[in-house]
Amino acid sequence: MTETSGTSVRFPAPVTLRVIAEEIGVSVSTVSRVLKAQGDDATRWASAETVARIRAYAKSREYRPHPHAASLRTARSGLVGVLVPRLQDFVLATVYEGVEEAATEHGYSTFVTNSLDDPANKALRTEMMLQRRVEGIIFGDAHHHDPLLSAFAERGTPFVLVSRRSGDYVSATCDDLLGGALVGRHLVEAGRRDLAVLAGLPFASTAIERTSGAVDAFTEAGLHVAPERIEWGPFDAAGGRQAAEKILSRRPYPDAIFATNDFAAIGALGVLRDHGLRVPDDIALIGYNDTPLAAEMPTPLTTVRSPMHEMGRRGIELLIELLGGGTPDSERLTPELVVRQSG
Amino acid sequence: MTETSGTSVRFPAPVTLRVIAEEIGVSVSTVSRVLKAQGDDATRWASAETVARIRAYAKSREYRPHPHAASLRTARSGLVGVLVPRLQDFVLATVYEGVEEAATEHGYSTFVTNSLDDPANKALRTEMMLQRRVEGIIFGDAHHHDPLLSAFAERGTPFVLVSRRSGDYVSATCDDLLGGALVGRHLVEAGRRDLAVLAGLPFASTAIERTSGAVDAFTEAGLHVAPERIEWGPFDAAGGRQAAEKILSRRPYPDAIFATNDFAAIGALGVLRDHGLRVPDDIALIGYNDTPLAAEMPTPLTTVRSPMHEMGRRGIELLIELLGGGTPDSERLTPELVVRQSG
DNA sequence: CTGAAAGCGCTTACAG
DNA sequence: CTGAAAGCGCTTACAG
Repeated sequence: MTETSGTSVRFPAPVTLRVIAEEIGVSVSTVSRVLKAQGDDATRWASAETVARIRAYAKSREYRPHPHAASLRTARSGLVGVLVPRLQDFVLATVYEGVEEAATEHGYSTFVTNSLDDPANKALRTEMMLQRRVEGIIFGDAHHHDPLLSAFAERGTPFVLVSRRSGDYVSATCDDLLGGALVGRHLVEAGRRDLAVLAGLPFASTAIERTSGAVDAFTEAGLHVAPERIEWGPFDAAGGRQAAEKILSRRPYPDAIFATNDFAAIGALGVLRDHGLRVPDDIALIGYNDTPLAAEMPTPLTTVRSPMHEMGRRGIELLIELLGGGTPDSERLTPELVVRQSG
Repeated sequence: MTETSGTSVRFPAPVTLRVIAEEIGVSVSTVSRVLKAQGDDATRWASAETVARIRAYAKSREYRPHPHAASLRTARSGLVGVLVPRLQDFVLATVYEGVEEAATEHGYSTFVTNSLDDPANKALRTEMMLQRRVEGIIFGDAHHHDPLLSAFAERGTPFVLVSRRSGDYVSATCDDLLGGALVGRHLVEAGRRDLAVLAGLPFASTAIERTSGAVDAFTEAGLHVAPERIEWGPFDAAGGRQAAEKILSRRPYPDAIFATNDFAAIGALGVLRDHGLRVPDDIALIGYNDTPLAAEMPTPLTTVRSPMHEMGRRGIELLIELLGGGTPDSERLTPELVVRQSG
């Protein structure tokens, strides 16, 4: 009872052009033309008075064009497909929020789905997006060498990569080489000499470039990073824990650990504690992405802020350029080091 | 070059019924009927040989019905809208994964969007889903008293609530009262006498019921929980930190803190450490949801496992029952206490 | 300027 | 059993 009282929002049933046309006494064509013209432009299609009546009635009945009817007629669905490794991953969820936000602003709707980084599943999900008649696709799950992507490119449907780059395909990513370098330089300046890296997924450009950036910074400082100091694995807390355990199974211990992902860093934190190692006194620990949790950890995490949301937005904008026949350049957004307590 | 070699996946352009009909030499009607019949049923519409030829050709050209054309004709879009407070929230992202998974299995596609728990935005997003002609909606963002929901109910579009309950609307949720009780009883048995609760959002049934469940368990044990021991706030690390700071600004300290969300618990962890308080020796800390991070914390978190993914799946199944004219009962899934080190 | 008509790709009641 | 036809709600070239 209190539930229904005081309600001002209503959700009326949809009206069609024909209903409006009959009500006003003009043809469906005229209503269609008037309603999609903006401002005074509409008077090209009807008298000012008729325009006003059509608009008023459409508004009162909350007319909205049926997207499927328009889609069928114009061969433009207004749909974009988005594939991410997994929406549970905060990073990808944030990228997707940017995608969805910008898509909506541009009049597009998006379908998202998890590919789980599995080739068979990726092919299946891509196929499914195509069945739904998306005009283009945003891939957040590209692999470094990705046969699926080249097969898809042959099909001609426009697509943009976000988060992870691959080959020369159009992408909106973070400059992860720079991000890694920021970490590497910061550690060197802080006097660290022996770096270990919890590198992440070996087929992801993010993992590869963040790792290279940091390792190169050490190399430039005359410090060698041995191959066994690099552990590849999943971008999550469990993956970080496992990689850290491997690193700490060997002596001597490194004096710095770079996890290419905040969650991996959090997983490593527990391992360090279990080994009686203090952060940053014994070992510095640095993450990546500046996830909200980074600042809230018992030992606040030094990390690299990456423009996740913006990457999603730019991804859609690039795709829309592509859909309009343009040939946009890839975008590499700038990361920023956020120094806190852990390293 | 290596990118394109060895590719076995192809993404061919869509074919229409008319193309198939012309190729085989039968009418579009026949092709339509044959293709949507399963097994031998198809021979009701054409000779076994024709059926075989149609199917073979459709398969070779990877025929897929155009969903918009079918939608227009049948007035069934096969679309479901999903509103969540925020996809960045691991819990809702997981619920959504369940929704999407089950929807796909049942031949439905889903649109998700963030409502941010803001009434104006909720109305706007709901409206947008309706414009997209969804057949039903899954709300993951219901408020305890929700005028929007009652307004929406009047419109007649079927909907199901997930994660948060409201009134008597059909929902798939976790039995949060039980979940809270499990926490309360466990703490009482462990000898804790003075409970504080980081309660979460005051308009969310999840927050309300988890809190009640725990407080009632204390009350039943003859232990009083004073109103100032309950702090409401956001379900994230920053919210948990703030609420914990308020709790610890008063003396005496409680000997147990229940955060109705793992992320809030993680935020509280830092505050406890800053106050020089040991977990669980000085204060027990318990979270909720059994997020992957809970097990990976430096002090592994005791928490309540809630069937997030399953809630999403059941939500879609209930919605599909509703769409079929059924009158399903709400579902309350069972939570489970996971005892680790923090409490 | 404005309406009638065609057609996007389907499905399905209606005739033969 | 099978085809022709109508029609879902739009948009847009084509006539008047």
